[in-house]
Amino acid sequence: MSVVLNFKSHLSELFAQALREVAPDHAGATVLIERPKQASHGDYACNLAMQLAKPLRRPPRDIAKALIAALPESDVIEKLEIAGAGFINVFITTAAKQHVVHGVLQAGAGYGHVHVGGGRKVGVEFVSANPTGPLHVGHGRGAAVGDCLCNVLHAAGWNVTREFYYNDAGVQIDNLTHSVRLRCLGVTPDDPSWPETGYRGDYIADIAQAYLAQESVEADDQHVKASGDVNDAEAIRHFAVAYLRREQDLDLRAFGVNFDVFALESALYTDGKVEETVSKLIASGHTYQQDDALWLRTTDFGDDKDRVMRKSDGSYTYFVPDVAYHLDKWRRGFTRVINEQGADHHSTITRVRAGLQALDVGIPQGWPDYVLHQMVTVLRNGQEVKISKRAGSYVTLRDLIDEVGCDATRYFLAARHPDSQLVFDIDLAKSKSNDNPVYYIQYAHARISAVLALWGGERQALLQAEVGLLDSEYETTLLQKLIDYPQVIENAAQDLAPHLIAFYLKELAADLHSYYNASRFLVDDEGIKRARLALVAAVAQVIRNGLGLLGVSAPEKM
RNA sequence: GCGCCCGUAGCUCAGCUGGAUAGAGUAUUGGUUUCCGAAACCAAGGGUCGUGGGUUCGACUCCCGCCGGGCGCACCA
Repeated sequence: MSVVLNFKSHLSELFAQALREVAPDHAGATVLIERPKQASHGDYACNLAMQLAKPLRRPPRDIAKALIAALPESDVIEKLEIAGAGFINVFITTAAKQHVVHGVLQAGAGYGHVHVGGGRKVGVEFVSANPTGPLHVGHGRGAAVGDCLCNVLHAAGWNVTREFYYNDAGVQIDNLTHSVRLRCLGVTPDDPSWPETGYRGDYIADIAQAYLAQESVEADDQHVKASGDVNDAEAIRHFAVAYLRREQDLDLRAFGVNFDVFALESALYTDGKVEETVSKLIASGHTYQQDDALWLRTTDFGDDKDRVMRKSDGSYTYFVPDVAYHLDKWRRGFTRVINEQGADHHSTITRVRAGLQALDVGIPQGWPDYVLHQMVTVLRNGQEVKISKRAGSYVTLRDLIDEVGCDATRYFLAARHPDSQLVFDIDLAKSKSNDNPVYYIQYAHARISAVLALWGGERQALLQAEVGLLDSEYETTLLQKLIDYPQVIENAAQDLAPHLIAFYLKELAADLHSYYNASRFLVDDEGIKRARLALVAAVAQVIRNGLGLLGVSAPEKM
């Protein structure tokens, strides 16, 4: 007999079979197997009987009885109970659960991986900060959520490409160029002549200084040497963009985030992709000329007003290259694309999707997917740190990494549902104490590592452990938690909700700590010792795997 | 005014395609170390799930109204 570890899908099949027998006319009903909150309700529960009560016009408990009678035999089932209004509670044998220990130890880093993605391609675009300044906390959240999402999707069987798109053309870059040039000329933001749209941060002065010193910069495979010519706006633009991209890239690397593709807006122009998109849109018949501008009738596709494509000065609005960029993604074979952005860019969604629909090239409605994260407020000493972009003062990602460390920063930024606003408490993230969940999880891993080190045996030996000896309440709780892990990955991938990983790990760590405090592992009985060590080694493995998804380290000592 | 997101314990937040007595951390209070790491554990208190309706066997979850907070509503991105 093959070892069953995915009890949920196993039970789902069994109940589907019973359903076909009991109610053949309703064989299409969804068989929902869930984990009850309360242990007394069993390990899994099925609500099928209650769902069928109405269509079958029979009392749910009657149907439950019939379903149980028709349920195929399975040696993982300890017992079945009818409870409440008609729930069928399933208790799994401890013996069946114990297999998970070897399952984890054998699969190692691969434990928890599922194949729902089926190897399909998915392009995930995230951060995509414009090269007009350093990355701030908001970008940090995008980086943490996006990267973790990529890890989760990969673990769920998707073929993931990480992509970063940046605007190196357009009005904001002109403002950047102009700001740097003014700084080169010795004008400061305090000067009355400093333009309203100018960038005021000190980093502008750094760029100006580097430019005048004719420094060289490497960024995104580009090598840019500053000419130092204050009157060469094109040279300044090139240099400033490369300089800031390099800074951002250093921050991202320090944050453990790496991209497969960097896409430049300017390339969409030089490749002719923007022009091609415009021609296609005009040919589609969804455009019109008005007030010296070219408009796209996005209202044909659900937008609340039409949008300008080509401004009266002849240049394009940002959304045209955006559409061109997404057309390019589509052509590169990404039948699935997920864009992770700040919620402040929410308004682009309808526009981009409308543009893609107008192209009429077979892109499905609602493509691409979006994950929007809400704003981040930073707390220091219990006080909100005000962010003023105009004054050029804000909490940079670099500040956070330097001050609270990469692990805690990533954890805090990824551990919340993207939809909810996030309060980043610097003091809490920094605290190396019991109120910091990052260390709580890492500590569980370090504790296990310490025990295994003290034992000093070969890890291989644990593969032969008699897991049948693991039957205390603490142990079965941990076994079930380990069994749950692949389902957590599946849910996180399904809902595009990486924070679920963080919550799962906190629970797993809590169960481990309880077990640890209540038990001894290095006992005289060799069999019991090995069994327990095998269990905690498996827990450590899953903590490592989960923290890996979050991009957080799993230290052996701390 | 319109659109999107949020409102759950004092604070920070979970709550899986509607499921059984709503959870965790923190804070507060009281316990636990001759023993593998106490950055830990155990226990107690703390809630009309913003609010009013609706849908049904069943609603924190779905629908509508209202209240409150955030974000967006450019020929900026």
